Amino acid sequence: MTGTIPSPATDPRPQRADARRNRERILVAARDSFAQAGRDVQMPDVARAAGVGVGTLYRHFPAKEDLVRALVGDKVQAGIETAREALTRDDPWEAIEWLVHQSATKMAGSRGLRDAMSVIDLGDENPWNTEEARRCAAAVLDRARQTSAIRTDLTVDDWQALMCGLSAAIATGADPARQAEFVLAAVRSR
Amino acid sequence: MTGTIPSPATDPRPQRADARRNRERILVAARDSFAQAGRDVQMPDVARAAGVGVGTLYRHFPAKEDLVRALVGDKVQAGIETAREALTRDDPWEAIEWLVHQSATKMAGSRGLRDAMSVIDLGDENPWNTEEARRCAAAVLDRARQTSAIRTDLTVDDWQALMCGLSAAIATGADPARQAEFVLAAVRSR
Amino acid sequence: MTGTIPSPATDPRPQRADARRNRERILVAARDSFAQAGRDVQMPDVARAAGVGVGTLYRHFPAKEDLVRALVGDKVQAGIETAREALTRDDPWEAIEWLVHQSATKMAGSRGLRDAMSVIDLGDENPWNTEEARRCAAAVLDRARQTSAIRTDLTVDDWQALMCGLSAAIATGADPARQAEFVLAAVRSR
Amino acid sequence: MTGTIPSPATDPRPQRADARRNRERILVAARDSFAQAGRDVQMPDVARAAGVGVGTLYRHFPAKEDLVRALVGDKVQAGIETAREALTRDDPWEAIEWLVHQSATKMAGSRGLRDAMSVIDLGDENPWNTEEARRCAAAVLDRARQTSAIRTDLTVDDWQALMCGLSAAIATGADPARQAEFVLAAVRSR
DNA sequence: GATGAATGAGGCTTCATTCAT
DNA sequence: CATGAATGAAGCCTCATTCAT
Repeated sequence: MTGTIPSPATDPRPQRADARRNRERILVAARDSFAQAGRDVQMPDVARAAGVGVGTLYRHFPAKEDLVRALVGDKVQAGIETAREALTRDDPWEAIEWLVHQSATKMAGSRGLRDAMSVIDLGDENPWNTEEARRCAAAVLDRARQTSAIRTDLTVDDWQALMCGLSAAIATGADPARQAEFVLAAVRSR
Repeated sequence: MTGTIPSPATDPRPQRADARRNRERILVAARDSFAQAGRDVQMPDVARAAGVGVGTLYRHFPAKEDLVRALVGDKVQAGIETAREALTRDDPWEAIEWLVHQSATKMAGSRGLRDAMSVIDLGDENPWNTEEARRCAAAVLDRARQTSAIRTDLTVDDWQALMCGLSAAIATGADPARQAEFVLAAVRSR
Repeated sequence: MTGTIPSPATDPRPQRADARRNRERILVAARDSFAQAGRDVQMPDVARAAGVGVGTLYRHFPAKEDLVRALVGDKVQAGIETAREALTRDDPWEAIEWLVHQSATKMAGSRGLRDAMSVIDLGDENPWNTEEARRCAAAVLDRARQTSAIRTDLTVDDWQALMCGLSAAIATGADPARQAEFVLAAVRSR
Repeated sequence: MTGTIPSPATDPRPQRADARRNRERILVAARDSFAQAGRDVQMPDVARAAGVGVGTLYRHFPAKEDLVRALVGDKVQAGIETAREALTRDDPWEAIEWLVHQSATKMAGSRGLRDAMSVIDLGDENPWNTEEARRCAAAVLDRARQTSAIRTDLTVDDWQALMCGLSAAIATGADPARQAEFVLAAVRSR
């Protein structure tokens, strides 16, 4: 338990400090670029925004798709962590409420990422379908189901579709909080 | 020959019969192409699918954006007609139910159109925001609101965001009927 | 027998006159470019030299490799025709002499093509190994072998290797005629 | 420490032992890399194959061309030594025979070097045209010419072109010994 | 009007070389 | 000195659109 090192299996050894920093700058810049310009950002632009040369960008992400995947991966990771935090709430329904509102808030303002996600033809490898992501969502839902706070027939698949819909709705400019309410109304036991 | 065409200014279809047919074939082909390949269909491919030359395609739609707009316009028109048909139902809530299910059904299987819509940067000119489209939606909602079948604070904007979310949810592969149910649960008076 | 149409099987129908002319101009330009600059000619340069846009170049030859292949193909074809012409000579040895000298002459001045040939990794698909090319070479050799004008153990493979060597020797700047003499000396019956 | 190095100006190898070893490893790796991948090996690949960083590679050979030149230089040197060894034979013709066969054998299996040589645009500075290389070749030829073992008009230039052709012929996959025979037949007095 | 060949700006990516660690 | 991360000019190719046939 030396800490919460992200992916100890992926990183064979902490690379040089500047390389690490560059990777981070690229991800940040990419996130912003996608948010602003949608799916059609150009790699040179991302590089420029990150303040690195294209070569560096390509050293870290050999293809545009890899960059998008990393971005999405981060997002999924964030989602997982949000779900985990929701689990710390005592009241199962409050956990759901908090999770949906929290998610909605995060979705607002990143119009680009949903676009980005369709760059890599998900479906064959939907990043949200990670075992881990599903497990976390299931945990949150299970608790709420046991107290009959939510519809007893609500599946993880339903949940993921709803989240996806929420994201789309917010992307149109709708108020996140209000859309979150709709989702909550949809899942609550009638 | 100019004489036989009936009032060219009044009549909205002054085109020759084959031109008209070509336009139709292009639209059908474009719909299919977008549905299959998403936003990245290429104009030459659409032309090939329609069985016409690119030149012809460009004669009817001077730019890719125009083609997309036409496609979306058709979709909107269909939506309007669906809403009008919903109004013929006696029961206001049944009208809503029918409308949502009908819409969900139509949304399934056209993965590409939502993609296509982001080609033209909507937001500055969201095609669903037509006066007519909003009017029809409002009519359906108003009736239901008056009988307290739906939340009294539900606006047309809410409705449009929900429809957009529904579309996205279905695009992920979720069951249209089930997703429709969620939407209905979200709007119903609690 | 409506004429000597090159490859009636490949061309489904005589394309537009200008397209045909462009294809020809591209091949000529490419030949020159390769001859001058060796293997590293750039596609844009070839296009410029041909007086067409890159797009046109790529319409005719979808990849650089295809262009090279076409060039080599032409060369092989020319070789075949030279061999056929050699066969019209009465004296078998004279045919050999003429063929070698003729080949040497043609090899001089196209330094680039041999380079070009290594662009496409021949070996897996050596263009000179066409059935037709081998058959023609065999015909010339057979006749000479029967009159004992050449070594009786000389194979088509030997011949091709010798031609390849001849080409390389000439590429260094050596006198074609003189190098041709060496080849003739090598194959002549001792 | 600067003091212990023995006369840095006089001694042609003032490098540290490990630097020397690195240089050797690079050359070996480069030879292999070129042999395998032809002219398009990449410097990073050579470095990796040599087990050193690119930086080290560039310290020893400031440019790719320099590396190639060194490779060719080695080859030339080997050629010179082979020629010298040939001179130790008593019989002039046997010397020629041995030299050609020996050369052919060495040529086989290094497909890449000839490719490599075209990286540096030889012609302006053909490495085989070293005074020393020519002198050695001349010595071998002269002896044979005096005993009329070879054509009396055979020049060093002829010889070099023939060697180059031999190399190319062998590069096609032809049997070295057989191709050597052809060369010998070509130069022998008729 | 229909056709599809031509166009070329612009995208993604590579790789020889430099330079901070 | 070794290392390998960073650099960016330059290459190949795509595709929306134009225009000669």
